Amino acid sequence: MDPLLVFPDPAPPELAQSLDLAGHPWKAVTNVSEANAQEPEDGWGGAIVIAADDPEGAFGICRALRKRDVPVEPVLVLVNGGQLDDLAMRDELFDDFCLWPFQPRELDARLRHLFWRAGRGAQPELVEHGALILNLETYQAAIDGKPLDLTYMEYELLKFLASHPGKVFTRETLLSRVWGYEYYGGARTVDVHVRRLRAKLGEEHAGLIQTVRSVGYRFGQSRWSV
Amino acid sequence: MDPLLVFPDPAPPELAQSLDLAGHPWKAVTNVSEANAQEPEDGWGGAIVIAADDPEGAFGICRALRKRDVPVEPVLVLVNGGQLDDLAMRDELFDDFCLWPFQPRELDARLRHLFWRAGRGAQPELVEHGALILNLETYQAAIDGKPLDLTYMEYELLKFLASHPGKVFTRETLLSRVWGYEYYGGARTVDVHVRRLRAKLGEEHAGLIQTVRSVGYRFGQSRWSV
DNA sequence: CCGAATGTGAACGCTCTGTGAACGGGCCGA
DNA sequence: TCGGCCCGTTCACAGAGCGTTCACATTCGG
Repeated sequence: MDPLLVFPDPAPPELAQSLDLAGHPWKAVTNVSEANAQEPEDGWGGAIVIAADDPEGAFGICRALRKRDVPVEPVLVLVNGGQLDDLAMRDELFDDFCLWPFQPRELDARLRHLFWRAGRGAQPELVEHGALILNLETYQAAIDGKPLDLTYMEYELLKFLASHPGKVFTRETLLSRVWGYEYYGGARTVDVHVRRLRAKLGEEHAGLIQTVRSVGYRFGQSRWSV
Repeated sequence: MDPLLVFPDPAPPELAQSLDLAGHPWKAVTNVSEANAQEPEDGWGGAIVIAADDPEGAFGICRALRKRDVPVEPVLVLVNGGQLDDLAMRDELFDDFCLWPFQPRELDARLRHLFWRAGRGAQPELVEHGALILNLETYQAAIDGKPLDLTYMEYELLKFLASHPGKVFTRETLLSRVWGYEYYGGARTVDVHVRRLRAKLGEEHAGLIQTVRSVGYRFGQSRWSV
């Protein structure tokens, strides 16, 4: 986890303690140039800026963090009650704010929610398994970064299998879960689709779909074998 | 401004007063079905959900609001201190939270920031995607700098698709989101509009709208990153 | 070594989509 | 008020994609 940028330096003890308790690495700075100088290799993991004592310096920092080529996100500002109205003109400078003095648990909850937003909030729904990636929003699949041109049923079958790695499904189960409950076709249909999937996955990854003789098919490695 | 959805009904007097003072229209509901029944024509402008007294009902409402075809945003939940930790497993259900009891100015500031955030995403008067530019203010479209002469529905459809590049939409979804909720026409209507759009986009860019067989249509290439 | 289960290739036929055309309602100018 | 035009919608048809099936080859287990 990348360390958080904290302003000002030294950080108030209650903030330092709160961050340490929650397990957030952090580093305090006194100004913009120091923030740039102290920046970790992977960049800041976010910023906590206390505006209560030095609003000018605080929002100056925020502005600088936002203007960078790779903006620092998320930015959380700590303000006192009298500054709440001042936030109106500075919406673009922060992602969330918290009243100062703060309750450690509230700060914690806000940080967690911010990280969630930054991470999984905007991410498309994906089914991943090793080199295979299925994008459920765009109905596209790729393996080793190379896009797979799958038909509808192939995609649906692969999606189902990849969503339950290691589990064995009988042909009947697959027919009912992928094709639909009241499906009245032959079970060999599954075989053909598996064959085409294996072909499209390429020789290298054809083994991703394993045959379990007399039972059905399984995606990915078994938990017992190598 | 679209009215805010408030849960529960009746709304606590301090919340009602706070919203009225800030000039937010609002309407309180007791459950999900009432929220749907009472929904304004243009949809809810957001939601304020008090989880302090009835967490189950509150987060149930949140979940329902998020699962809709057109999610209600933003969602702000009011929690008491003891519920802060419960938020961890419900990140996807809300956009921001505020401690209950609340300071009117803090609630105000949070609402304003939420609206600012929401407006920022939907407000840019330009929708751009590669060579395609849609000017939402003047209802004009251009590709490669050359103006496109689009009819109303063509424009609306293209706007919607281009606003969600890469995502696949079924014909039914497009009908409900572009044409309107209670549209009762045939799904093939979408096909014809797509055909005309492709024709007007020109042979060079006709591929911008892709057919996903057995599913629907997709605009542009998928985004694998971010 | 035999039978069952699975892989393989090919062909059939249905479903989905593209396409051209016509219908009809609404709007605007005459 | 009437007539024509624009445009959204619907329909019919044709082509292609693709799911399904079948026959045959191959493999696996007993």
